[in-house]
Amino acid sequence: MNVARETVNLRRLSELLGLSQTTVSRALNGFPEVNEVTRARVVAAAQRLNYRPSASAASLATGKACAIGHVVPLTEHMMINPHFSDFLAGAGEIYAQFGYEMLLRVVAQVDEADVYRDFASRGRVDGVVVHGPLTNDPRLPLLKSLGLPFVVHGRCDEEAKDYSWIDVNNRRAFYRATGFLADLGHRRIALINGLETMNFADRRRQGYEAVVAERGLDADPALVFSEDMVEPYGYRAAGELLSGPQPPTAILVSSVLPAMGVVRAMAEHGLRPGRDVSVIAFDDSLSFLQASGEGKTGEVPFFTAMRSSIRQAGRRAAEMLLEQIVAPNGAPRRELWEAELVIGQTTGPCPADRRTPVPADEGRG
Amino acid sequence: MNVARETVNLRRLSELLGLSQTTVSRALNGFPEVNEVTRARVVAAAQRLNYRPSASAASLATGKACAIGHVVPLTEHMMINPHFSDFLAGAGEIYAQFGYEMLLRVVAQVDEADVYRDFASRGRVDGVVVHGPLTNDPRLPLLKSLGLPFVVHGRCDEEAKDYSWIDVNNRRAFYRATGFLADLGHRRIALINGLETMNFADRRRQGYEAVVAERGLDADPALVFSEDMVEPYGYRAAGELLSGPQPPTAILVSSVLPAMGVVRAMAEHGLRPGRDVSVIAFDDSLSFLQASGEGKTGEVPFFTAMRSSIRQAGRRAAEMLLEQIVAPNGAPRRELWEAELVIGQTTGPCPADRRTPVPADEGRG
DNA sequence: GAAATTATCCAAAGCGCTTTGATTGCGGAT
DNA sequence: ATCCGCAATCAAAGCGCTTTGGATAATTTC
Repeated sequence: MNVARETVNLRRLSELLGLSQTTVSRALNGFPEVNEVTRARVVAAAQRLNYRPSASAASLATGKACAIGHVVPLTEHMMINPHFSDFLAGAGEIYAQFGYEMLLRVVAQVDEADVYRDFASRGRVDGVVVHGPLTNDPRLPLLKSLGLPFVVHGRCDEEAKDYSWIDVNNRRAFYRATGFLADLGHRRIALINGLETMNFADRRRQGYEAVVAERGLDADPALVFSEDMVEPYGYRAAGELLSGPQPPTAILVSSVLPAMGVVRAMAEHGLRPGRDVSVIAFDDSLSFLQASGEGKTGEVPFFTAMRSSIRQAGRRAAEMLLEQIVAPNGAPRRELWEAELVIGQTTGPCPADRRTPVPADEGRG
Repeated sequence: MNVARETVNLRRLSELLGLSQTTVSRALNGFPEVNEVTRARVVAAAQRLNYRPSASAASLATGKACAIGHVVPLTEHMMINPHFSDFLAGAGEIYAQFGYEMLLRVVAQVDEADVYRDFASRGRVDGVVVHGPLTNDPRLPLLKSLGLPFVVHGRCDEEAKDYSWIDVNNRRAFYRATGFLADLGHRRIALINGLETMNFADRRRQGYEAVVAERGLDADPALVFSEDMVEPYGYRAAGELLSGPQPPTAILVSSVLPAMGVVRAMAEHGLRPGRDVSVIAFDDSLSFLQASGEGKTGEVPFFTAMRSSIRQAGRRAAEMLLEQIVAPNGAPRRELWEAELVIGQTTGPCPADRRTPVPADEGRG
């Protein structure tokens, strides 16, 4: 019935044991110079009294925060999005495993730099993960000048040599997917892309455009959209495309989320995915949506998709960051993952009656 | 060019100013007994040198962590789900506003109790938010015995008097929605519910069942499902329902996520929502999905829905928790919100050819 | 048997802040 | 002049931990 008992601290514990604080601390932290018999006594007592070292005291003494910061930029009508949260789930698993804390800051995008300054000068975190990198992102020089270790989820530039990052080969994924559609006879392919201020969206477009150019597909600016990857966006963009004068026969979508909007719009137009219009989505293996292949083996996934688990990326990013914090002098760690191309039910040959004629001068090589 | 300059601490700052640490500290923390001229000098210097008090030192000295903990239970095939993350986004806004940190722990559900013990004994947080309350949830007595302030998102029991919570009137929402469908002539209504170990799902079912009983609707256990609220679940459940011998004419769905799966299954069966089968979803106003009414005024939402913003709930829960931390002796704070019933495009009168006959003895009250 | 290790343990300093309990001037009341 | 009160400042004591630099006793080494 010892309700709200004082939390026992190191001093009390050592008094109870008749040992010095030094010895107790060392016993618990696994130092070799303490007798195993003593250590066992200490550990048992700590367990029994539910002693755990105060986080702030420990971090004041060691200078380590044992925490990683993540900034959730709060744009006007968007907040924490599901891609983001799946990434966090993965990263969080790793942190928990290694005794690190995960700090989340939800702030207006403008204030992000200030958060990093706060993190650094108050010693709140030992490192951060940078989300949604822009081309030539100002955050990188800032973090470097603050001396705060970081890993970028994505890349900020073509070189990408002097910092750690983990990324999917977005250009190749969209290159392959577009090529696959072209192989199926599609010549008028739309791209419902993410926000192109984000570097990854830029790369995806490059992959798409490379195939359009190489194969002489319809290069119509009206076929390309760029916005935040949410369901209503896909719905609206697909609506425009399908109501337009020359609807595409295939659509590439930057995430499963807008892809669901696309399918919804198609249903309203009486079109069936895979037969009337083909759809390929980039699938981050979001845990709460269709098409994340884990488990359900045997089932043909709904979406044909470029697939790469964003949660797995979160895990890996966390690992890379922790490695870097433990051994700060190593070279930057870089990892480029290839997305799988998984065939589902939303792609098929271009319907014969909707083939656009191949321009004469582009028919070959 | 002062790269990686030592972070300036209170002692250095006070030396530079020719003042004692006491005065500098008080100046920065707004104590009245310091000369305004001095305070201005101090503030200016702090600003210029980018001084901010070390978080761990401050929290060691004050005994306050200035942090709130959230535990993300990691069940077998589910992780951080979008409902959860939208709630976090809301809570995080408030924390940031009041200078609190948000700690996220991603752990196996079994270990949740241990996390709370860790939080408490290491003084990591000043309070926690309890997510996904079960009926008679063991976390509440634990948190009480640990003396850790908390707010529950939802309720754990019928009384719900001796702890703080914020909840939606789930029973009434589902009571109203079911009644609305009955008014439209539907007599065979399915319920695709959340996991009924969760207290909220239980309440939703009660609301549904009350109408079924009162109005003498088909009370077929095959019409009720209970699982984690993800898209594929809705797809699968609706598939079963629609392929069965007596498909329902209306479906209640516990979240927009499975509701999208329901719509997908309907499309495959060649059924149009609102005409062939009515669908009402509980809409948490998830920021990345259709049907969150903010902004897009004038548009008729897709789903007919019971709507209550989970992000707003996150904001409010955070506020309640902070109030409670500041003034620990007040009575528990409780708040029950009513969901709106919003008419969209997915409901309509029961098709004439599919009306089930009203049993003779239940035709009237 | 003296000196040098080795195995254990400890006292005390320090991490950077907040806060308690003085201390110093100084103008106004006595 | 003397005392009081007020405004402004400060020295020093923690907060609870880690870690440095010894101690002390037991064990080897020569």
